[in-house]
Amino acid sequence: MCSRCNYREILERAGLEATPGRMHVLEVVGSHPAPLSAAEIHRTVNRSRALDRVTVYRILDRLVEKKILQALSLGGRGRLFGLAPNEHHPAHPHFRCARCGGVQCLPPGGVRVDLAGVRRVFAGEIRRVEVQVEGLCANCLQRG
Amino acid sequence: MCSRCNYREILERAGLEATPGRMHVLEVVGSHPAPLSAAEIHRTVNRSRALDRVTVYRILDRLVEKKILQALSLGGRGRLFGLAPNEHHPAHPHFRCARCGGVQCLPPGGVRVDLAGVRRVFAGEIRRVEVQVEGLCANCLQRG
DNA sequence: CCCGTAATGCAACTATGTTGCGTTATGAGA
DNA sequence: TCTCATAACGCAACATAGTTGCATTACGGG
Ligand SMILES: [Mn+2]
Ligand SMILES: [Mn+2]
Ligand SMILES: [Zn+2]
Ligand SMILES: [Zn+2]
Repeated sequence: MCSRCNYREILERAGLEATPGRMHVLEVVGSHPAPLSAAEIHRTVNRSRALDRVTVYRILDRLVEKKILQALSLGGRGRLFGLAPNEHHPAHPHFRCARCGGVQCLPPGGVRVDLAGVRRVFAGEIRRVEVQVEGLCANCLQRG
Repeated sequence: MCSRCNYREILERAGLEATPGRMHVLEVVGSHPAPLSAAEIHRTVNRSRALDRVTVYRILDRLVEKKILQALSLGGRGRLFGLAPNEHHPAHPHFRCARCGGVQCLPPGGVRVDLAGVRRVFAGEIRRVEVQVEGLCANCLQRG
């Protein structure tokens, strides 16, 4: 669990009851160094407490809706969930290994994106920019 | 169909037979202004010619493997397929509307990404960087 | 024309996510 | 403390996206 995050407070400030299920999901996601799939979250939570698969999905949807979590589509079959950027956790790009599929968080501030050229010609409203990096992780690089 | 692309030649240079199915899939993807889902590609191809869903998936996998197409994970439920960047088609970011889910290709060169900060600390090999922009499209912006 | 190989079709299956609906837990107010 | 409306939850069924196994067909080099 992230020591700087009070999950109960986060939930209540978002107007959500701090139910055991939500607390548990949030702790699992917040304590993991990389974003997790719904299946991984479900498995992990259920090692200490029974919580239905559908309930996990509904909790995740709710937390994403309240911008407590963010969902990432990184090329695997489904979405991955991680803490959304906030005062303690700056936005950062994500890396996916083309060989083993492993996902890593890259350091924040390591990437600078200049969207000026897009804003000049794009008529819509830009809200969020995600940078995804693909390649070979250190492990797979060694093994050829 | 992109007038600058000779799809038969592209396939043969990649060591792939230029079968009718592959030609057709490639023409459908290449002639569309935005990336398409496998289902949309299947539907479109089948308006003029019977081609099994599984075959479409296998063709897409093969074309992505040969870097003729690229697959994008833009937050919808599945992947979208478009022409991979090549001499005629520079890489460009993609936009997804948070309200209607519509996807648009943004102009190339409109975005500059500086990865120096990542390269300094990341031990793996970086092969590709994808920039995804989310927001409201011009249409949805008008309608509130 | 013959044959090995690659491509295709089809059915079944897996993984991921969603919906409907009945049950249970919670908390605000009487 | 009791009541009740609401929100959370569980479970079965369903939906969508993608994969696998295996038989059949098409193709191209001898
Ligand atoms: Mn992250
Ligand atoms: Mn594009
Ligand atoms: Zn790897
Ligand atoms: Zn829109």
